[in-house]
Amino acid sequence: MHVGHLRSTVLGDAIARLSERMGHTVKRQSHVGDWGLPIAMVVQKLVELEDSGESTETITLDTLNAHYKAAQAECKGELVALKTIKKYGSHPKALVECELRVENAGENMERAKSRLVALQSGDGRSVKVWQRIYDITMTECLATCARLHTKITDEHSAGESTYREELAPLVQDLVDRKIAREDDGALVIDVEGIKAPCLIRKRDGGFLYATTDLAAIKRRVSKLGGDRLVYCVDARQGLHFKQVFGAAQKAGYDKKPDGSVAQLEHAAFGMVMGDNGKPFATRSGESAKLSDLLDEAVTRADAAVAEKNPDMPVSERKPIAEAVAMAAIKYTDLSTERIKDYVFSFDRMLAFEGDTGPYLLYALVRIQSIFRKAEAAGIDANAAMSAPFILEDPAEKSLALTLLKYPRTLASTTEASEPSRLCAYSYELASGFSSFFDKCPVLRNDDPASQASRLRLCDLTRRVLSDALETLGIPTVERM
RNA sequence: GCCCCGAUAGCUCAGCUGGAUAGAGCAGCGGACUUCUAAUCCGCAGGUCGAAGGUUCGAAUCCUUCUCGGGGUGCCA
Repeated sequence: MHVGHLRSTVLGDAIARLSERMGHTVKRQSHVGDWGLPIAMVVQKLVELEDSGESTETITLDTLNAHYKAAQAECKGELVALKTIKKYGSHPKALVECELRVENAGENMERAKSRLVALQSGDGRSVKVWQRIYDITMTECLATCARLHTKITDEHSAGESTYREELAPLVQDLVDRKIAREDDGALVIDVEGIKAPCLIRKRDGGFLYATTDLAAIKRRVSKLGGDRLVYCVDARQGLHFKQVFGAAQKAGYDKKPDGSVAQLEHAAFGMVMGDNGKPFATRSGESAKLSDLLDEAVTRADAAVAEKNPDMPVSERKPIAEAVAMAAIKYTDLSTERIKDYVFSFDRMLAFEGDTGPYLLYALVRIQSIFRKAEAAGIDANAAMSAPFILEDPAEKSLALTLLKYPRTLASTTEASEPSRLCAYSYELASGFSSFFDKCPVLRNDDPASQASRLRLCDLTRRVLSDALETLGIPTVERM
């Protein structure tokens, strides 16, 4: 996984958690890209290596990555360079050399495409190599998802490959019912209101991602009983989803057995950009590994925890650093409006002060601390849980009003699939508590009625804030 | 060409179905720790809400046009 996968993972998990929190039955369907041309390129590469006598049995994630990059380079070659040269001109010798490479790349690409067709038609050797690639990458992927404190597991993944047996019958169905038509050798579906038709089968017989997405809608509605299908995918695929949703509606794949119609929604999100204004990449132009970002975050968080708590044993510090780091990264990603692009910055991602994930954690930690101190002082906090509220100080009034807004916020956040709203609410709540904490002594309070009221307010804040964080998928800590 | 999206304080961003003096964080300046965790709090300063029209009692929010930026645009995903 690279940095580009952060948003779909974090946002998608949060959107699913929101619906779960609202009491809906949620069927997560991680649409893993495990069945397209890119993976066919790697399969082809490994098959060629085997043919030349190299063993691919001992392949690791790193070597696989290298093969992937090599395959990409070989297939796409200097296509871009050639275009540039043609446009701006260059020495004839350079042009010839470049053309030669592109020619090779063209041949490599053709082989990869044939390999995709072989894979899609169930060729034994292709599938065997593919399976090895799949196992290695999915293991890494799920480990990263777990580290990111998401609920994404193996059983939630329904990758493109799981539709492999459903594509041919689906296309046949669309042809039989005359929903699809042939055009220039390919098979397309016209969608009302969109000029570009939806392409579902290539001239060479290969299927495309729209084909898979149609199969997915059909399965999700008829088999899984979905009545609201939310697609948390990059905004650049907006047209694609318009086409696929339109085609699905035309084919009636959005109709449930009981006749009701499923809602199809694209919860689009913006890109993570580099400071050059292009999609984020490392200096060498490669996509940055997500695990490297997480490691960097933990290193920084660990230093911060150590600085604030010099006496804390390492065994306690490490898990706190891990949680603080994930909270920082996830909050950054969740708190900006989905549709907007943002510029990637370590400093921004890993800021631990102000409107950040750690700030929310800190508020929670301070509340926990009050209850620990209360217990140590022999104050019965449980007795305060039914105490009447006495809201006199502006800070406690304001906090109480914020608490009351929680149900509405949760509902509107879920409805809009917009986790940033719940983030803004969480910040408002944490901020309200911080002011309250500063102005309204809880334990150092001579008035028992006021103390009981404030303890109850603390408890309520703790419950709402941890519920909000849990719903966003942000981990919490007892101390930090 | 056509389609989609964005533009709010020096920087990063909130502002949900139109509602009172447009709010935070960062950066800057000034305060607050012998006190429930200062990863905090309080104050100051900072904005013709990209531009122009329009609808409305009322517009950052809705409509139109334009400017700038980004993205997409049948045989990749």
